[in-house]
Parts: sequence; C-alpha cells; structure tokens
Amino acid sequence: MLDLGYNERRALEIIRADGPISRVELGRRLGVSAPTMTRMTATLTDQGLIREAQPIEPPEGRGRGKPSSMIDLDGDGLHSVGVFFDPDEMAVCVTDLRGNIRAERRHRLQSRQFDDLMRLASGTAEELLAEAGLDRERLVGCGISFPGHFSVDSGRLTRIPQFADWRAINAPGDFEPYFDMPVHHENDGKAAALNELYYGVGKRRDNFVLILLTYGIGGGIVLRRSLYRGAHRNAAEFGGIFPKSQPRPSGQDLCDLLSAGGVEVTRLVDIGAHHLDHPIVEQWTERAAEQLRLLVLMLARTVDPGEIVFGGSLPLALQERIRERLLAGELGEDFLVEAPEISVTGMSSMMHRGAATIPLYRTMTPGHYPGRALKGWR
Amino acid sequence: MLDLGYNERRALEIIRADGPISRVELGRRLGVSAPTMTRMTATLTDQGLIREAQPIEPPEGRGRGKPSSMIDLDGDGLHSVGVFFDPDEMAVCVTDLRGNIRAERRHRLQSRQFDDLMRLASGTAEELLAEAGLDRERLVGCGISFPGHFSVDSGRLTRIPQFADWRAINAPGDFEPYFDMPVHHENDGKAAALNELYYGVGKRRDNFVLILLTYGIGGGIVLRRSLYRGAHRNAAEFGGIFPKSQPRPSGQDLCDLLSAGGVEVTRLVDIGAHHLDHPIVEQWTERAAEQLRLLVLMLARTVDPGEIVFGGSLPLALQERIRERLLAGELGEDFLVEAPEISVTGMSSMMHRGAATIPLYRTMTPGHYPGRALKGWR
DNA sequence: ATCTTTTTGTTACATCATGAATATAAATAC
DNA sequence: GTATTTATATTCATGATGTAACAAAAAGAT
Repeated sequence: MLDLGYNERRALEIIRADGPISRVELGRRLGVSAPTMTRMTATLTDQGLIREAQPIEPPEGRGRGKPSSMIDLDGDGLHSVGVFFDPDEMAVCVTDLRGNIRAERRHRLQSRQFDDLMRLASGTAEELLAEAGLDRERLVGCGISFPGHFSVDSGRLTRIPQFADWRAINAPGDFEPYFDMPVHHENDGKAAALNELYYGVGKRRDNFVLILLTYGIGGGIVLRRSLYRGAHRNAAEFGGIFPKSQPRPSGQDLCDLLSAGGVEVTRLVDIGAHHLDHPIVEQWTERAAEQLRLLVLMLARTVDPGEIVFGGSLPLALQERIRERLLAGELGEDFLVEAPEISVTGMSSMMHRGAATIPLYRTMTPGHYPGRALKGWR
Repeated sequence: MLDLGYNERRALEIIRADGPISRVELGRRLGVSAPTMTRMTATLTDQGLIREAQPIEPPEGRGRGKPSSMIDLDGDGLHSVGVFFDPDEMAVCVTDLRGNIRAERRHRLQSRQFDDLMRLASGTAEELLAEAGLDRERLVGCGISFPGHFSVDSGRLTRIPQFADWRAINAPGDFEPYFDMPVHHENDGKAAALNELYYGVGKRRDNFVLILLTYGIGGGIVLRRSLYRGAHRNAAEFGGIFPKSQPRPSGQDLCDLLSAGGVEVTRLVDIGAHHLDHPIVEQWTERAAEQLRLLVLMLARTVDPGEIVFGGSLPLALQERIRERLLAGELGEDFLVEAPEISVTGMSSMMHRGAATIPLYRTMTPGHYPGRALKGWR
C-alpha cells in the first residue's frame, strides 16, 4: 500500500509541524533541490497526502518575485482509529491526517475482561468509521493504548495494574483478531507522548519529556522527533521511581487520601474545582510537587530535554499549581546550566488521539526503518 | 576528502563491532543485495578503509559452498589524534582506524593556562605523529576532551571547575589556531562514552549509559549507537544531581575525606591498593554506592539502557566494590521490570582514546548528518 | 574420480531518485 | 513597458541500487 520514502516522511513531518509551507522553504529545510521538491509534492499530491493551501498569507511582507503557493497536509489523505482505556472508561476516536477528530465516543466500562474490552473497542471503531463516512482504503490502522508495562520478551504485556485478570497479552497478535485493520499499541504514556509530538510540544521541540499523571505516574520521551522506548521498552516508566509503599505523586494516592479524609471521591474525574482548596488537596499538591522536582532535576541532568510537559487526568488547575511550585524554587542546588522549560498540556483528547497517532507514526515517521536499507546516501 | 555514504558508514560500524565479517553476512545485516556489497567493499578497499582479513576462521563448522572471505577494518586506513587533560595531567595519543594506540605520551601539568595547554597538546601531537610515521593525508583530525560544561549558545564552554582562569572558550574556533588539522571536542564523559561505543560496551549494546567517576561525576549516554547530547548539550551531567554542599560520590569528595582523616592523598592517582581497606574508604564506598543506586534507578526508569557502565579514575577495585553493592540490594522497591546490566570498565586509555574517537565518530557515524539530506530512500 | 549441490561473490543491465541547467510564470522596481 | 527577482516546472545526465545470469570454490553423493 502506502510506501513513503525517507525524504517524503521528513517532508510530511515538517509540513505537519509548520505547514502551510512553500515548496522552496520545504526544500531548504529538507536540504534537497527545487526539482526534487516539485516531484515530491507532485507524488504526495497524487497520493492525496498534501494539497495546495488557501493563500491566506498576508499580502504584506512579500518581496518581489512570484508568490509561493503553500502546501499543507490533506486531512482526507489518511485516517486512523484510536482506542484508549483505563480502569474507568474507554474512549475511541477516528482522526484524520491533520489530527482532527472526525468522530469519537466514550464508554463507562462495565467489564474489564479482555474479550469484552476488545469487542467494545472494535464495535465502536466500526460505528465511528461508518459515521464519519471515511474511505477504508485510506485507513492506516488502529492504535490501542492503556496503562501497563512491558516485559522483555518483546510484545509480552504484563502486570497491568487494574487489569490483573487479563492473561499475559501477546501484542499485536492478541489484538488483531478483533479488528479488521492493522493494530498497533503503546502504553498510555508513550501514546500520549506521540500526541504531543504531532499536535503539541512537537511543534516547537525536537526533544521533550511528557510526565503523565493519572492514577499512576507514567510518561514518554521523544528524542530527535522519535519516540524513545528504551532497551526493554520501559523508558519513561517514572512510576517506579516512587515506591508504592510511600506517599507518591499519583492520582491514586490523591484519591486514597481524599476518601480517607472523608471526601466523597473514588475516581479522578470526581475531583472538581471546589476540591482544589481543600487542605488535603493543598497538602498533596505541595508534597507531590517536591517529589516531582526530583524527577525533573533527574531528567534535566540525564536526558536534558528542551521541555518537560505535564499532562494527564488530574485537574488542569492542579497541574498548573504543581508547575508553579516547581518554577518557584530552585531545580537543584548549583543548577548552573539551562533548565528545561516546564509546561502543562490540557488536551482532553490527548489519550485517545494519542492512540490514533500510533499507526500514523508507524506509517510516517522517518525515525528508523527496521530491516530496510538506506540507499543513495551521499 | 573522505565522503562516505550512509550505507558505507553503517557497514564500517558493523565491521568495527563484529569484524572480520563476510560480504554476504554484512549485506544481510545492512539489508542490501550482494552486488551492492561487492561494489561497496571494492570502493572501501580502494579508499584503504577495509581489507581482506586473515582466514583465521575454524575449518570446523563450515557447511558446503564456497568459503567466504572475511573483510575487516584496515588499521592504516585512518588515524586520529586524541588529547585529554584534567587538573592533574595531560594525555595525548594517536590511534588508528581500529582503535589501536600507535603512540602516546603523558605529562604532569605545569600550567593550567589555556595557551600553555594548547601549545603542549599540539606540540605533543606533532611529535607523536612523527614518531608513528603516519601519512598526514589520512589524519581525520584531533579530538580534545576535558572536564567541563556547556552553556546554551552552543559552542560556548563555561564553568570548567579547575580551569576557572580560562576565559570563555568558543569551540572549535579557539582550538583550531593551535593545530594543523581539524579540531573537535567533547567533555570528558561524552568522549569516554564514544570510546565505549567503539571499543567497549558498544560491541554488545546499542543503548548504554556510562557513569564516569573522576574528581567529579559525569558520563555519557549512547542511544541507538549515537551519542546523545541533549537539548543544551548537557545530557548525562550526573554531577548536578548530587549537591556540592553535601557528601557526594565524587573522587574529590573521597580525596577531601582522606586528607581530612590524615591520609596523605591529594590526587586520585595517589590512592593505591593499600588504601582500599582503610575505614574512610570503606565508609565512602558504602555511602557512594547508595547515592549511585538512586542514579541507577533513575536511569533504569527514564532512559532504560541495556547496560550501565562505570568507569573513571577511581581505583578499579573500588569501582568493583560499588558495583557489588549495587547488585547486592534491590534497585528500587517494586522493581518489576528488567534492570540494566551493570558493569565496570577499566581501560587505562579510555580518556585520551575517547578524545581520539571524536573525529573518527564525526567522520564515520551514520547517526545523523546535519544540514544534509537523505536522498534515495525507498 | 567426477558429478551434483550449495554457497559466495561478480558482471551486465535496467531502475529510480537525484541535481544541474534551463525554461516559464508571476510578482515588484524603475 | 522593461528589468529584476523569486517560485516552480522540465530536461537530461549521474550515481546507487536491485535483478538476473554467471563464475568459482568447496562438501557431499555416486
């Protein structure tokens, strides 16, 4: 089916991040000649992946010479299904090549059995595809994301906290029978990091770390615009830094504290604006921020990312407070080098759109091409 | 001069790691066809970078068919100068393409002035090149490494601990006038990591972290066989994790403790085997290992490297004791995923050979090619 | 001993993405 | 209007690649 060359992928990546963009500017950024750009844009247009953009540019500020025609991603070029679930809910969506969500649906989970979850996911996916009326030819696949770890014999998924009743999942083999399309998966943190790469921080950074605060603590690392998985696929598993027997900066910890303190909160979504000034929440925030300061310091000194993004299902205002506390104090004693920028992301769709990003990323990233050769490099 | 294609660089990397190797096996690993291998090996042989290796293979174990001829790096193909210095000494060497040290010399430092250091380095380099009798045409350049940090306006070197009398160094411009060859530099940890990549752990790992214990605490991170520098060129600056006002796992800290305890030790090299059972050293080792356990845990949970290597100028036996202590206890509570392997490297030449590796790496790595395009990818 | 099979490596040729040179189009400057 | 500038398209030569056919060397079968 779709077989993109290396420079074509790089071009699409630049267009995604900075489009609309002219052929000349794109060629300059890619380091290829004008004729190559003409050809490349022609074939990408033929494939329906890009199109001429509206000439919405300001008439001011143009110099002499023929005005450039701008190209941009064609949203109808490809689409992708995303499935995210956690212990509470499932969210399914269909996104297009530009990351727009064409259709989405959320379910409260009635069952956490693997079979039930997969049936619900694939059924919903088919409904959404029908609703959105999208050409199946242009569907790159389905991405699934959920909280969980990997074990070393790669693909083997184990120890999913709230899905302990699952048998050991062997991905992608165990997912595929339920879906009439290619299936890919990543854990929640890495999928959310892909969402950031395509539609968030990635617009301004090539290296960043996402710290995802949900019931647990996870995240994803993107280096050189490529999702970094680590030797055992356990990179960015920040939860393991904070012992489960101790207070830790996780949503579960906050929920437990609140319900122990007599507040009627069992799920993260139950925490509303009126809880934010509750002393338990304030204490928790203070302590969590200090714990996260250690993590941020470690990341700054090891990975040295350009930016560290906080995201997840804690209330946005709470995440903002954590950020403020982190910025208030010193990152570490003698921190004399440049500190990463710290930001908060609040996309409500980050989880399931992140899942939908997985197949797009697999299809389009110039990161690396397993098993194939780079030819013609000079 | 030398202009290597992408697949040629990949080939040289595989030959370096696993050579001698047959054309067929190399082609399989690269994912290219047999004719391409014939051509590629022919051009690389013409350029003097590879040669047929002695058929030292065991006559046993061969199946039917024409026996393969093995190719290997030609040591005479390229060479490189390495300069390392720290507050105590300078070490200069000339290495060949295979990493053999053809000539080397060490100096106790009489002066730490920039000008004096550069004159000494370049003078020694010229002497060594003359001694080794190597063709200047095949010299890729000079690599310089020393302890220090970078500041963000890249190239600007600042805050070198014991070289505080230096003005701000603007690399490579400030180095080049002293040398009659291209000059590259990295700080000590990153250069030592390159040494590991080419001649140490890199033989078995694509992802690893080097923790370098000298007077300070530094290191380097190699991901996907590529030195990772971070957004501000401060990746793997582990020293900043341990506040200078507190006891920390650095050689300086140990020296200070020893001399405060009445032991005649001012430099790390003064610490000999007879000191290892001294109670101060034993206490320091115990405490340093516990501090390093935190770092190792953080690395395992963030970077997830396949292996973590300890190296540096502490006595090897001391490093081994640290390793044993780390292995003895749990890495962290609930550490349920795969832990990185932990090893100790003891190459006495790791610092200056690491420096000499910089120009080779810049010339030969397939990692990434700034400012140039990948063409012909399909 | 010789013939077959297997594996390695080479040669001839077609393919395909590329850049240089050139041409064309559309705007501003004079 | 004409020259200049900038963007894009077209033509053609180049260079790295893969396919197919072939040559060479060794083990095993007869």
